Amino acid sequence: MCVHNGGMTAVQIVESPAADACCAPAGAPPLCTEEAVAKAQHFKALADPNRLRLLSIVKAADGGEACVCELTGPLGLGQPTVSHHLKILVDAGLLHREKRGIWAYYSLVPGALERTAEVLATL
Amino acid sequence: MCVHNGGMTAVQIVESPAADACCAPAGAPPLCTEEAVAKAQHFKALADPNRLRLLSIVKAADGGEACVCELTGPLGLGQPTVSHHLKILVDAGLLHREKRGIWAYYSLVPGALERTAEVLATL
DNA sequence: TTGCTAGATCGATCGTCATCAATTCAGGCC
DNA sequence: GGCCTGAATTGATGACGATCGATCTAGCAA
Repeated sequence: MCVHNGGMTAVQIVESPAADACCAPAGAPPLCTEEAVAKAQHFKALADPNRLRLLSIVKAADGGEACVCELTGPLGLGQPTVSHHLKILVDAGLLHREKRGIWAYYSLVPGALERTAEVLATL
Repeated sequence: MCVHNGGMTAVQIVESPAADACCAPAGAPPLCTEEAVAKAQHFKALADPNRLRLLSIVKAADGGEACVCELTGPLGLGQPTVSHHLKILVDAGLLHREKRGIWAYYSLVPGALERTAEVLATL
């Protein structure tokens, strides 16, 4: 057995019991399961090279926005695939989608990247 | 065809030609493929709930370090799985591994999370 | 030496994800 | 109305990743 465990055996088992309300009963600093899943979902959106490039291109685009037709080229991916990635970024709250006429314009959600960065600090 | 493209057709095709040296010939601000892959790899390490909890637990642990036996319990995972996740975090430069006697102690690499956070700002 | 324990590695399995071709939807134009 | 174009959705496929049981390695103690 472990030598340490300075009196925190209470935190030991926080798992299968089907999503126990939520965490932090009092002296439990570490992330609970639900929090961790939510935050991981956020990072999953950033865990793909093509999605990072999408964010980068949109950020650098003229007017801070770009339509899908401007994005398929640089990425070398098919239109459905790019649309798929854009949806993931929108669902993650990182991109904003605005349809004007035939075109769909994507732009960075202000402060979204900064907020994600803060998650790392408050782990 | 697209109406926009304010004179940046040069950036259009940067894809299949088998990893062209590297990016940014001059006026190409967006992430190149290689950069994107490297940065995505970083976020991949954070894109798992259990790894986030590992970081959280290690950070909150007494002395800022924890051995594997302290980590399998809270996560409800087998020892090989925890070891696997820890290796990924070490390879990503987020955790430091120190073997003392029988035990392996893991601690946060100072400034690693902050550096990852900065990547978001410099997309 | 033998035995024991903490941890890493290996192999297999199962689920998730990235990608594409085909289709569908929606907004302009004739 | 019918047609064209930009974009989203669907279905299938191949690759990657999380997990586990079994095995292997490294320290420590009889």
